Amino acid sequence: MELTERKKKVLRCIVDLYIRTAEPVGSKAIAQLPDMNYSPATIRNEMADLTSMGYLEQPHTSAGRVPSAAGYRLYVDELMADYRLSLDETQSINDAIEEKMQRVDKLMEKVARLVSQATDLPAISVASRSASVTVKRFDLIKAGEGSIILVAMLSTEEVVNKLIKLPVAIEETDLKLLGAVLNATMTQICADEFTPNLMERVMNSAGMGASLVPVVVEFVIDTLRRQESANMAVAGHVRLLEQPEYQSIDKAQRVLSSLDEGALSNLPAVMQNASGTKVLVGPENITEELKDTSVVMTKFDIGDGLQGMIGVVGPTRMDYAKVTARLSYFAESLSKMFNKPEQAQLPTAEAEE
Amino acid sequence: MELTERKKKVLRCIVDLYIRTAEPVGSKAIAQLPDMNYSPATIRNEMADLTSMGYLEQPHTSAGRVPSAAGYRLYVDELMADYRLSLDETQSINDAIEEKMQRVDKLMEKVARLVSQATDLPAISVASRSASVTVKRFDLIKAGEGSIILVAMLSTEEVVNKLIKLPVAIEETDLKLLGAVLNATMTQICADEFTPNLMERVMNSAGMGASLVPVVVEFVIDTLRRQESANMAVAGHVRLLEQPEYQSIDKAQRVLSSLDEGALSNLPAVMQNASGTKVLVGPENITEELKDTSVVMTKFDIGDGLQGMIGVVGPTRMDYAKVTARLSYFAESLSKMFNKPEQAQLPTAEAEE
DNA sequence: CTTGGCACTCGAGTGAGTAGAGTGCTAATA
DNA sequence: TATTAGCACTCTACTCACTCGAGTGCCAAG
Repeated sequence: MELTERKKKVLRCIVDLYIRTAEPVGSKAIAQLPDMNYSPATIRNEMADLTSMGYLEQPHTSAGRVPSAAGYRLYVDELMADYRLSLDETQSINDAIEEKMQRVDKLMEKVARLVSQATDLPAISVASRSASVTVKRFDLIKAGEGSIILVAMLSTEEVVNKLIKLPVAIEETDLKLLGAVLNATMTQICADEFTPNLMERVMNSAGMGASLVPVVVEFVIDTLRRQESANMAVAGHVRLLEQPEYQSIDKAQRVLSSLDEGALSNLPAVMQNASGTKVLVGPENITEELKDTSVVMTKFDIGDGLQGMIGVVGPTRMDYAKVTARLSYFAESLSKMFNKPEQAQLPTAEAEE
Repeated sequence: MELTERKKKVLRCIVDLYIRTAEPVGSKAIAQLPDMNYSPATIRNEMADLTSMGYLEQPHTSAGRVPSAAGYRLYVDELMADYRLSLDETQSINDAIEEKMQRVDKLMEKVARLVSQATDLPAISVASRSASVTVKRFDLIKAGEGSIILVAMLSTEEVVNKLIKLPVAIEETDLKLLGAVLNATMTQICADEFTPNLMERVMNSAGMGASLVPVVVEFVIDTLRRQESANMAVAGHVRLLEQPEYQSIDKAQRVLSSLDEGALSNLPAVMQNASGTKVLVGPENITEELKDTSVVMTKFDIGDGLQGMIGVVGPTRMDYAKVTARLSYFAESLSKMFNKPEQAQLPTAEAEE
């Protein structure tokens, strides 16, 4: 059977209406829509066709129709109208970002929270690094009697440090030597390249400072690894409960706990090579527990070799047009904010973390 | 009316049973308990008394009794049996702590998560500083052409840093001067004491480095404030849904969102001067939304002038004995862990945050 | 003081009956 | 040929009356 224009139109109206009402949609309701110039009977025929084609489902004989996963897929890909953000909406998104991003304490947590607020759905926010990180330069500062401070500037322009308690006193000259050796041998090297072999060589040439080398190396590897690992946050779980499909505790609990247990942690991988905004409808989600939910996600640019991703989780019946629009706009605003020159300090401020 | 021993015993049994079953308790059920040598009728009389004394409540005429807030209070303060942790329980708590605390990335988040796991309830974990923080010493490192790194060692032995981009070039000698001035004037000073007055004086004596002073001051104040502010995490919200009292979405949603919005943020204040384990029963909670829940919390010691607090939230009908025991043990284990010498690096590692 | 007995209350669960929304099919219509 | 009106049919959600049983309070006997 062929998918005529009219069939598409009917499908679109059904999905639109179902998104609004969360109730199965009947032929009468569709026929009554302003620009639908057909009788309920005609619509019924179309609906029967759409059902047999797999785009609609019927909870039971005398109920209206509900979109199937395939129906949503088609809707998302072809049918849905562009949602234009109102000035109010863009304004409030921008305000939220401006206001909240002053302190970059828990960046991803905050982004997730904001996205969740903007969409009224649980949200995820991830930052991951696209390239590997290395140390650009080491400094050693003598701090009081028995301790020194190791300062390392990373390839990302971030600066990290560690206070090292000395087991034995160390001379200023030895410290200088150690510093020179570190800078000569252990810069421009990523975490995986710190072999035992290298470490031995460094220790041999470090003189009195040799005993410090293992501590330094451990710290550096740990730091680089941490810098490279994805930083992820989920916020606003509770908003799922606002959706009529989660009025049954069982369902809600199953989904919420799977969110809590990090069911979303494989999303970044999905997004890796994609661009723009991506929608996963129901069964397309990898996790079993999220079979009845959809995910919308998009990338943004943090700058400094950091790649950001934000996404939301909701019932398959969610307002894809609106959510997609808000999410995209959000991503855009975030990208802008992170790359505004006067905000260049932000990623740096992260160095404290 | 007097609260006889037998009345207490009856009350204790009712609370115990209600905690187990979450169903109103009838006189028959109590009379059938092994060491209760009275008939249902007698128990009924006692229950009537306890009800008129305000320790019990009756959902409706023909239902059993349920403890009132006052009843729980009495139970917690006097009646409940000590809960002895089994070897299994202590073991698994210790294992969890050992295993998870290797990397101290998001300390409070992890603690909260663990506590929540150990108690099957939503948990909160807070770290707050008991004394105010000051800078102990400044260092300035020239990093490449146009930037310097400011390193500040705090009174807490933690080290923080910031990369500062220079608007104009600065000579090595000027940098030395600036460093000296900073160390002379801005150490041993807590966040509130950075007056505009002081800043002006510093700028006057800083020579070429004067333009950097505002940046430095802003960073320092921000850092000190951040160090002093409490660091808090809540985990395991979802576990509330496991409790029969939150089978109604409305209730669950109200409580969960208030948790999400930080309803617990005033708990640390409550705990400030208290010691040991504290229980807040129902209406004793300050927040309106938590009227029907109880909170159990206790302190632990992070060392380094840091004060920790862990707590859980649950229905007023919760197993106070068990929760209290596990929480106390948890706090004890955490204190031990944080103050073990070979783990002394942990709080230092936090310096990176 | 304790206990057995008894009438009473009230919620939870059951089952029949009804209203109404929606369908599929057929025959009439443009 | 495509559309529509009409109609019988299906199925759920809701209401209402009814019963069952757990639990109570009170009284009188032990």
